[in-house]
Amino acid sequence: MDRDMRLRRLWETIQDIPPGSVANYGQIAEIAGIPRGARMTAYALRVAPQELELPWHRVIQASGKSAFYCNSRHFKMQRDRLADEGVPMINGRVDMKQYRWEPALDELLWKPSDAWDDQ
DNA sequence: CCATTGACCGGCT
DNA sequence: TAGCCGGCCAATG
Repeated sequence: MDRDMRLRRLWETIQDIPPGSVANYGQIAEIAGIPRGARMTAYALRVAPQELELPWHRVIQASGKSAFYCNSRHFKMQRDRLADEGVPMINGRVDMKQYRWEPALDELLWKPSDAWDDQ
């Protein structure tokens, strides 16, 4: 499993996050078949081609906070887009108990089978 | 090679 | 709750 494969899996997983939900970096990596790959998810987002139009605003830290500084343009865009989808940020954080993405079993099963190799 | 960096995480004060 | 800290791991210098 090379770098391009990992990036494709991560991008694909991010595309799967439905509106109205959020996912954290480690969760995305795990679903993509990359345990302990939270920082890889961050890298994948940073280098993602613009034309993929990933729903990057649905990716936040496990704590429920945005990864961006609260005065940055990115942060405000993320907060606004989440609000549009019905996901409120109270005091700069999303309630993960309520809004964390819980992929259904069938959503996981159509992933490439070797996503489960290292288990 | 070795060091630093980063859209991270979990445990522990 | 808020930091601090060590661990993590590919990329970058």
